[in-house]
Amino acid sequence: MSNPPATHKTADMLDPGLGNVLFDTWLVSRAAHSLIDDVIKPAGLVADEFAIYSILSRGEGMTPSELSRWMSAPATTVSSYVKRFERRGHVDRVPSVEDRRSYRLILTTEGRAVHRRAGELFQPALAEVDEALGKQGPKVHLQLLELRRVIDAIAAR
Amino acid sequence: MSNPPATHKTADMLDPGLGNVLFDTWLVSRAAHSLIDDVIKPAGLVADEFAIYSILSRGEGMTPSELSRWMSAPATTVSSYVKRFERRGHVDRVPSVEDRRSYRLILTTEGRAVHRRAGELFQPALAEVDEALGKQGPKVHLQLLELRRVIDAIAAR
DNA sequence: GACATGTAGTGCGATATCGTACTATATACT
DNA sequence: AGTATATAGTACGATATCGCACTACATGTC
Repeated sequence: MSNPPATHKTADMLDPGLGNVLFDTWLVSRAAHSLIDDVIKPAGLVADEFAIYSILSRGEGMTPSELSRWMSAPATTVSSYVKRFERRGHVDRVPSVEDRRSYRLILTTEGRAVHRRAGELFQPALAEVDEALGKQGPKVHLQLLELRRVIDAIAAR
Repeated sequence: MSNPPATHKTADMLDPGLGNVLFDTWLVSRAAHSLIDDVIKPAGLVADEFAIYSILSRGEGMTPSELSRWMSAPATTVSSYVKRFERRGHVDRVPSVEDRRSYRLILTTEGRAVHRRAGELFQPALAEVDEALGKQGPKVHLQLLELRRVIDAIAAR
């Protein structure tokens, strides 16, 4: 997704959210998504992909199921991500020993390189956000984590 | 504009869920999106649509451009939303007098009914979230608004 | 006015998302 | 053990998303 042309002529910036935490989250996320997309585009990734490459880049990677739960996406969506990333030569499947139906996703060297490049493009934008948030930053972050915990708990019924 | 010194710990710093406000937002939003989808499904709307119906239901509606900026979506995406909503008989286009290229989107009576129904399904989930957040709730909400302001300001350059 | 440039919205085509239905393996129960 | 049920992942098809290229109107400059 890319940014619509940024016009300042209206009071866009002052538009109220929908007045509730859930939808304001959604609104903020769309803006973030759009910003990230614009910034990392030269690396050839979109925001979602960048996020996925990011978790895959640490530790032992993840199984599709874990990924699915982590990002609250349907299994089929993850499945198509895997195919795409594999086609790009950015991830490998490592057969799981414990569960023969499954496998772990790990970034290839090239996948890591692409992720690093996207990260470099992303960094300045993130820094700007952090700077603008100032000392509120860490607090905002903690509240996001808390919010996610809350939502997940409710979704788990 | 301010380019912070290039770091090589990029991958470590960018992990969603590990200190990055932008991606944590994205993560929270996916969870929220998924929860809302599940809850309002019987009304025949998905979360994005519910959000759009929600702003349209207040005031004078919006033009496609305004909607595009509000939700940080490309004009073409909004265009296809409009077609969809119109096909459902949920919105009308009211030709704009000031700008003959444009029009305002207004919910029809049926659109409002569907929105109301979705809202009723949505309410309990929201209440649960609010309750779980407790007195932090309003603060979280304010932080989200602030975060959005910050991101929009950065994207607007 | 004439012209340049900017903005609102759309058609179309490529690709992404995700529900339904399915296979294969794992786990639980008797 | 044998059988039921749950879970991991996928194929496929319907629909959604969004980039590109375009038209129509608006606004600014001379």
